[in-house]
Amino acid sequence: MAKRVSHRDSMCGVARPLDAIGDWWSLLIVRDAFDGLRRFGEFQKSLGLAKNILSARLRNLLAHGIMETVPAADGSPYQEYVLTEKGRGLFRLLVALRQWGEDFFFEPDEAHVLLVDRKSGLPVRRLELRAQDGRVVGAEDTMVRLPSA
Amino acid sequence: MAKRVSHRDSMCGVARPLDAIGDWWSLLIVRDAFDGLRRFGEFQKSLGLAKNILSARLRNLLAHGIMETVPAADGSPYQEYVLTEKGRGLFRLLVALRQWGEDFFFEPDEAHVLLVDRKSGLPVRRLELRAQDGRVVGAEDTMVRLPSA
DNA sequence: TCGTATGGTTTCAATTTGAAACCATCGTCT
DNA sequence: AGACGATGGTTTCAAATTGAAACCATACGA
Repeated sequence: MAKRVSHRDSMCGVARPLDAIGDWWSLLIVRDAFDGLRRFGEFQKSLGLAKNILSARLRNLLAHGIMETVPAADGSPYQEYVLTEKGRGLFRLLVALRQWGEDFFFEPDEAHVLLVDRKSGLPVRRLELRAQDGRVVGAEDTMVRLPSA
Repeated sequence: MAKRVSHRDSMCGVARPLDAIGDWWSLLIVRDAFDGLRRFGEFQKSLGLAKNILSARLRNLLAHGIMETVPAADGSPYQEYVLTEKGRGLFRLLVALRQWGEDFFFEPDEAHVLLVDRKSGLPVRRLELRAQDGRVVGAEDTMVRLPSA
């Protein structure tokens, strides 16, 4: 499962997470988990992927501490898969992915699901990246800086 | 390259983008492009991946309109690969990935590159998702709603 | 006790990946 | 002109991954 590390011996801040969730299915499983799915069968039905693959992906998510198994919930003798704190940390990544999809993968008039604020029922705003002083910044306004400097 | 569609005939707002950039390398190429890399050889050296794979990934990024080739820049007879508007739209997704990585993939004292505001030189804030009324909202505060409702 | 629902593992063919070798074009040096 | 290196790929082929289907195991209810 662990892909080869990049030619540098230490993986950068983007590559390292990709090793954990860098495949098609894992993120979809996490998204379904955010939507409340918990059971092996639920994930399989929702995603329509082969059971062996789902099994492998869940194992990988468990190994990376993104999900964990909990013994039961409704009394059934099975275990359930739930997001850990680390897994819940993927929320904004999923939102970013969804918003990018809305921007570029749907026709303007094409219907698609909306992420809405529970309290108001209104759609959420776009994700915003701000500088310390509160300015919204984009790619042009930022750069990466090496550790020590 | 096009993976099988989920069991539903129409891919959801998260799955559709994943079809375009849902593999390990593509996002790393895009990240390098944000860092100013443009040439085939630069990407290959930076990422250390096989040339045939890089070739296939670039072709895929071009096909999805995430990158495009431009004839030249410094007069050399080669083409260069640059991000399109759609590609630049991935900025916040990369930031989300990076911030998640910082949160969970590095020891607290482990050095890592920082994304800083060019103007001030200070690290940027965390990505924020807000409701219409300006409240910062998390996963618990949101839900997805079907198109028409 | 038989059937069924759930949650997997095993098997095996097909696809994808990736390392290495090869090829093509351009510019330069002699 | 001819040799040569740099750049940007494609081809080849073995190894790893994927995925569909079959199989297995356990719990439960009729």
